[in-house]
Amino acid sequence: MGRRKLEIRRIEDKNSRQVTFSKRRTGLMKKAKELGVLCDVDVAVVIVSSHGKLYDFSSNNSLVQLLQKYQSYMECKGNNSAEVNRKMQNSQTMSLPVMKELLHTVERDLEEPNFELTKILQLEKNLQTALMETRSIKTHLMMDTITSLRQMRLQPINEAEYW
Amino acid sequence: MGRRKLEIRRIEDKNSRQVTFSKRRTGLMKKAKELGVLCDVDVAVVIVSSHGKLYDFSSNNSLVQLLQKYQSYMECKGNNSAEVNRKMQNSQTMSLPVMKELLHTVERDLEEPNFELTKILQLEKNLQTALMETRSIKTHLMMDTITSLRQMRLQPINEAEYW
DNA sequence: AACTATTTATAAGA
DNA sequence: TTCTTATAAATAGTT
Repeated sequence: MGRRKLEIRRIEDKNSRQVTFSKRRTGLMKKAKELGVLCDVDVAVVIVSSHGKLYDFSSNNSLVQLLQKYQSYMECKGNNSAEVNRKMQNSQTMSLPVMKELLHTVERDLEEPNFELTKILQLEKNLQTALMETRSIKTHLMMDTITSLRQMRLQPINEAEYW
Repeated sequence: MGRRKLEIRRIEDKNSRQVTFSKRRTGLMKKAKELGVLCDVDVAVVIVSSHGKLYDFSSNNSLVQLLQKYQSYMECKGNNSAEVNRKMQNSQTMSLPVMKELLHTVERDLEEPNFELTKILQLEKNLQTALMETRSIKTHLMMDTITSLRQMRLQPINEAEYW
């Protein structure tokens, strides 16, 4: 679509990468608009540059509304639990001291009330990890409890009550 | 881009609208992929057809992950309903002190490495709340970012500075 | 920022 | 529907 055919791989030259980004970003947004109008559908495009700059387009509904639809869709699919479970299994090796350190990092983050998105995303990530670790420990404790009780030949346990 | 020039307005004939939708959707996704690879940026496209069917693409999965976090946030809303919802409605200035206090509680929990189930459950609850506070702040920041971007678009922008 | 040679996307036709 | 093809549109490299 130009003087020469372009291989679809990262453009190494910074300047031409920027020029191409500008041109193609404009083109993509135009195409998105046209699709929305021609076919009477909702379209959203979100682009985050390597420097964290956000560009977006959305037809008709606001982007947020569209994301909410996306969200509902993902909820229906319910494919998140498997991933979470896997993470929980993996995090068993990390234990309390590690989590302690992690939460000290969180404390430091909070010392300077900085509301940059990047900081918040890091904070979220740290909290998420700590939470996973906690749940891992919880799971083990519950398993152990259940096992012990069974060994003691007590009444069958309703496992659901533990969760 | 075809045998004849097409006016950019809703295609009334249902059949050709469907055909055009299929073709242009594919084209848009391809363009989005290429932009992501060529310029080393994150791109997401979400399309919701008039019948509610969802199509999406995202490079690196980073945006999908972001949306999945939204999903987790929504799931959590269901669990701890009342109080958490009230907190979420509050502004950023409210959220941070609340979270800080919460995390001090977590700190205290960690001072005595007690693995009793009750303690762990409390720790989990506190982390969960802190995480939701963080996500609330994040949501607000993202909304603000999108809003600002839209306002900035109303005036001409120097592309070079924008990058 | 414009220009233009080419490639690419696609509207209509088969 | 799927393939074909004429033409419009996008854009890579140039100025």
